[in-house]
Amino acid sequence: MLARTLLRDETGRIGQLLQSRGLAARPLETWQRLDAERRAGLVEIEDLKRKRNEASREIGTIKREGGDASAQIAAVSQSKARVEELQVRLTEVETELTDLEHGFPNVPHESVPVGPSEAENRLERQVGKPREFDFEPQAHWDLGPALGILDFERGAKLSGARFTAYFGAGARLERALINFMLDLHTTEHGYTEVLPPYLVKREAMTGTGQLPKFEADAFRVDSHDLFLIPTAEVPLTNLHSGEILDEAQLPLRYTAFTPCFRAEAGSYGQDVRGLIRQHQFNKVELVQLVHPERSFEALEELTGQAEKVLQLLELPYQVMALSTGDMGFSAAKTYDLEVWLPGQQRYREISSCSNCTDFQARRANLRYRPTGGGKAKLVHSLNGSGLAAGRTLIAILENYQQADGSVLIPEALRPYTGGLERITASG
RNA sequence: GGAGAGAUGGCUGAGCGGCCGAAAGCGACGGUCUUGAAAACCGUUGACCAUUCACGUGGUCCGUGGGUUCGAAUCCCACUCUCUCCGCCA
Repeated sequence: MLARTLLRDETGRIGQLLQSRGLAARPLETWQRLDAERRAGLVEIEDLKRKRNEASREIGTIKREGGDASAQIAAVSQSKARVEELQVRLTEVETELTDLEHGFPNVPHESVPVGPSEAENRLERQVGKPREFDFEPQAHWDLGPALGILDFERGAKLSGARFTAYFGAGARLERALINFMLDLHTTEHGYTEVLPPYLVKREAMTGTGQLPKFEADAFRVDSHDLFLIPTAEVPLTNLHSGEILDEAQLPLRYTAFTPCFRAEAGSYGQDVRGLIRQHQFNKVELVQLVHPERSFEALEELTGQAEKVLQLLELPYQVMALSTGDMGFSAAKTYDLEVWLPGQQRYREISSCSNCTDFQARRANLRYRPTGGGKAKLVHSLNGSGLAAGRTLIAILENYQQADGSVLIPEALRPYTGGLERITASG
């Protein structure tokens, strides 16, 4: 959500910026009209309430002194209907305003490339060289089943398309990746490990921006009106909602491994093969709550921490600054990390790191008290994948595959695989 | 799932339908004292919204949502959450 003062005072500039993110001009015009109506209505109703409060106090005084206040009571009763009428309209206007505001995306930072689609994304850097193969590298959807570690058919038998069962060294490798990432972020990068709930309330989903606009993308547990988290960003960012933190506590850095659940509505036919786009996948998430003046610095830092995982695993990747049209709803700026997949001869997203500035903080009511007192201020929230475990497993299979169909385990991971150095079909 | 108790400011905890945005204590902050600190003493200390150039003024908020009343933290209803006991259970 954006600040009302911002929308009010800089309507033109904000309108242009939001249009670069695909928002039409109409809702903003409606917003302006409703905002003016709300404020005019407030002035009127508050004046009536003031008079009513004064009269009520007077009645109290008269009664305490044993007098007859029936005339005053009758007078106040009369203005009651008018107050109620105004109140009803005002509540309607308030609801319409917040509904509109919930539909406005965050304002992009000035450094974000402007454009309607991913074609305008800007390449920031490439790290590592794609390996030269002296054979035709296979895609993971061939490698995985051939090695007996990924079973797409049985996953589908249990749960339908976009669900996969891992077996043996595959399951082990994914678990190793998760532990490797968590250890890195907690011991080297200063994050506190959290094991959050995987089912959250509507309120939490609204706090981070998944609701109300993107409800179709989520899995909901109907019987309890809870949502399966689409990312640990939701529980981690909402951890301190409604609280006022001390400035000295900032920055807060949280990391969590969780499964993530996504309905993937509207992505039929995309990435149907393999492990790229699943309804359920594992991810280690990084979340920071920081001082507002430090958030863009923190984004560079957080992105670097996600990159560190790829560097240690010696996987070639590139960093993209997403364009205004390609960024997520809550983000003011986003870097995507894209890992090289030899089986597909292309870079694929493996992490997305965003500075959400005060957008989520305003929705979730995440504030801090400046040292030395003063008004509570909104923190800035950041999140990034560090990394998506399933896609990292894919990258390892494809980048570390050998001519004989086996797959080497990266050095950095071997402490986590119980001595396993190579995955072979024989197990 | 059944029975009961409760939800008040950063925390603990008072609160007769009007004089309650709310006692008191703790904490925090500022000051006096001190070489410095502690102790003691004095003072300050909620959020949001509207309005004003500003000082300020007004409105709303005592778990949430309704209701009764001229007037609700206080009365009524529903819901949510917490605690205790019982049942079930990894």
